Amino acid sequence: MQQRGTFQLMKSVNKSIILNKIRIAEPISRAQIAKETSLTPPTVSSIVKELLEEGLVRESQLGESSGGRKPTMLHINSGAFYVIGVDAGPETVEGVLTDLTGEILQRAKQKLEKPLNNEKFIDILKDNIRHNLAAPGIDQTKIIGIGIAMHGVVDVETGMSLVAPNLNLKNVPIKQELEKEFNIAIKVENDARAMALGESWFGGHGEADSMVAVNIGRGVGAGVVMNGKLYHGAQGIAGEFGHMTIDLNGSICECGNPGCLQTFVSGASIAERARSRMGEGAPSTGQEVYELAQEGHAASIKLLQETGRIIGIGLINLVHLINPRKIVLGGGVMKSEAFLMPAILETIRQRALTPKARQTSISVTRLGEDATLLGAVALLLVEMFDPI
Amino acid sequence: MQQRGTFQLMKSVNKSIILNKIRIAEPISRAQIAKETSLTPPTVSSIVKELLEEGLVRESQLGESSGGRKPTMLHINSGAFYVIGVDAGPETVEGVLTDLTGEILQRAKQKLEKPLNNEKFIDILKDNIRHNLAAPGIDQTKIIGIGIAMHGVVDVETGMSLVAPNLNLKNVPIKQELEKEFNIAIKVENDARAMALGESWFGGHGEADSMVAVNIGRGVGAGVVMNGKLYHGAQGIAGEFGHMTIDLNGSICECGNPGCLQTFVSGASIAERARSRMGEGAPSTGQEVYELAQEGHAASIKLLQETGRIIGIGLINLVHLINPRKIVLGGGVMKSEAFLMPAILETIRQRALTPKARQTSISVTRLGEDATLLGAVALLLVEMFDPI
DNA sequence: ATCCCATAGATAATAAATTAAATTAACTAA
DNA sequence: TTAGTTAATTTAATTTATTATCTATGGGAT
Repeated sequence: MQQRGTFQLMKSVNKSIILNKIRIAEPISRAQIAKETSLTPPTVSSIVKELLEEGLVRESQLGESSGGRKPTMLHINSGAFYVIGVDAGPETVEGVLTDLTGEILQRAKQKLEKPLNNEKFIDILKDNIRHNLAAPGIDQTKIIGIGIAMHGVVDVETGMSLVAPNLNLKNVPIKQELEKEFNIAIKVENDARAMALGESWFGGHGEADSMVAVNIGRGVGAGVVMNGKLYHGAQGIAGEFGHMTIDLNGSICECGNPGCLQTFVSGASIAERARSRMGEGAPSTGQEVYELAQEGHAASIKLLQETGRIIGIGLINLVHLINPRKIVLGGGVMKSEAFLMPAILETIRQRALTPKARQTSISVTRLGEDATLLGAVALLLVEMFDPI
Repeated sequence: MQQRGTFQLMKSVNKSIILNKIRIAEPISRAQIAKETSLTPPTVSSIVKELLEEGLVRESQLGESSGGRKPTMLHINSGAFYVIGVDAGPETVEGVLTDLTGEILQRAKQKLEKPLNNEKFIDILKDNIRHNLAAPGIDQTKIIGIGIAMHGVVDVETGMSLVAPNLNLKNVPIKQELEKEFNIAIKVENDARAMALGESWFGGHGEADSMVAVNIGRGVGAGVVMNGKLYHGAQGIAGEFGHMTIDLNGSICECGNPGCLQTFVSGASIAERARSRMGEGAPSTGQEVYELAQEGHAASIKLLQETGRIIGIGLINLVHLINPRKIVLGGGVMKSEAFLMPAILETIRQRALTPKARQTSISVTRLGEDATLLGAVALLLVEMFDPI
């Protein structure tokens, strides 16, 4: 049954409003919070008092007065708690320890030597996490949980990795194993979705009500964030952007269907098209295509521009269906941003059905590789900051 | 700023939970409501008391006892208020007067004689509405508002029809004009979206958390319903399903882009493909293709099956992106349900990325033409039943 | 029939949390 | 030094759900 109206609801709604206000607008005074949220000053004071007691928020020296008492500024108490985030990609496992503001305090990275099996993989995860758990100068009891951004298909409820194609693994009970080992909160999510959450929380997008982050690299994935939370859909598969059919007669994708967006714009697909067009001496990876383009190689530049056009077509489908306020692009392929973006933006401009559709903000992530790691961290922060 | 935690919030959340419970599960007793919503009996009693006083709910004779006092059953008091819904389509204006349960009490229908202009169109709307306002035996003061399902692009905020291609009208200030004339609440919405809402409220889908309704007829439109409310997206254009690119090299759509879904599956597109394939004596409308197929005409059957396959491809894109619990199909083209559905379902089965994706329920509307009209009605009911 | 128990619903007292109004605190300007 | 302004807290009033208790009513066992 749905969330009913109780005093706890009322309070936790307000608490979360205030906490998020502080997170997004710090430093900020109580009075300012009251103004901007239209909560009354006593409500703000009493909730802030609790937040101070819980250690989630701290006060700092007074701010500037504009003809009256100086305001006491409030901040997220970044050192009150810590979170571990792990990005388990197709080739490496990378982990970070961060504070509550997403500041990275320590990193750990390992290669995934193949062939793997479930036990080996879990062991590598554990090693990685142990390193960050034992960070010098950090009180272990202050670490509130571990978020895992896992490549492949994930069941969020059970925290199980169902299929991880590039690792050649199936049904890895990540959450179960890690909970047993570390006895701490564990969240597991698909990596593209985690990236979306990371972007939404730490990408400097303010309080955007809806955002889609698209990762274009080895594959193409997307995550949909609404009101600061991941949207999963009824069966938890929303955002499978890479396998959107955009060409009825396109070539067959690894998923078995013809004409998926991914068959045009993933790194491997770009390389493949280069091969089929340029023949002998063609670049053999997306990276090489990019390097050639940078050197002014006309065919490579054209290839990337075409790729941008097709990404644009995929995005306009997204705009017309989901109509998010922002779309953020990331992943290896987006390193060719300089060649892709003009074509992407032009395609969207051309194809938008209405002038309003053109208002969707399209940008490239400024977080780079860390978006996914920070997203893994945000999996825990969401619970802390938005406990409804 | 976002909805904050207040006493009104707490109460209206509970009121709406109870009212909707009664709407969906009537007849139902107070005790049963308490059980199913996990609200306490006194809370239920006190809110039900208010609803009885407001006339929104009525009691009926006692239900069956199972070893104790007989329960008093509660119902929506259908005759307490009335709503007018209008479907302003490309060729006709049809209006209904309904009670709170969507029971249609009276209808009015007019042809739209072309050429039209804004004044003529508004006059026809007014005439239509006047007829239903003056329904015999209905207390006019009990009519709470008028919902308009308008063909074309609508600005929901201002209640303005921005573009109505098949009527050749632009910038018709529907809400403004009707409010001036009738001095009553007016809601204006795009017709495909209204249909989605109607389907969600009156299609017998229970409390589906998310639903997409797709109208395939002259054009192809869709509406997305989440938690009983229409999802508009950031710029109010979410659900533009018909103009999803599914074929990079497809023919040019009326919107100017190549390969829109609509260019394959709208009524006119089906007829056009018939013409290009069957040559002399080909059916000239989608309707004729259907009639031929019914008579066993092989080429027509094949054409419809192919159309079904392409609809299926469009839908699987929808499933992978939005992942709604249900998809409901309607519109003129779906009259060929018998030939389309097997191909649609088979395509979805084939192309679904995961077994879960196959769990999306796909069905054809049972409301027929009335889905849009009832959706127009529901535009008002949403406010009454879900006032948050 | 009568007693006991179970279920439905109502009432009264209590608790949680917000809001409004008043108060205290602390600063700027002139 | 005083007036005016902004910040924050305190107190009382208000709203609404909850807990506990009670009344109403019916079925089944004896």
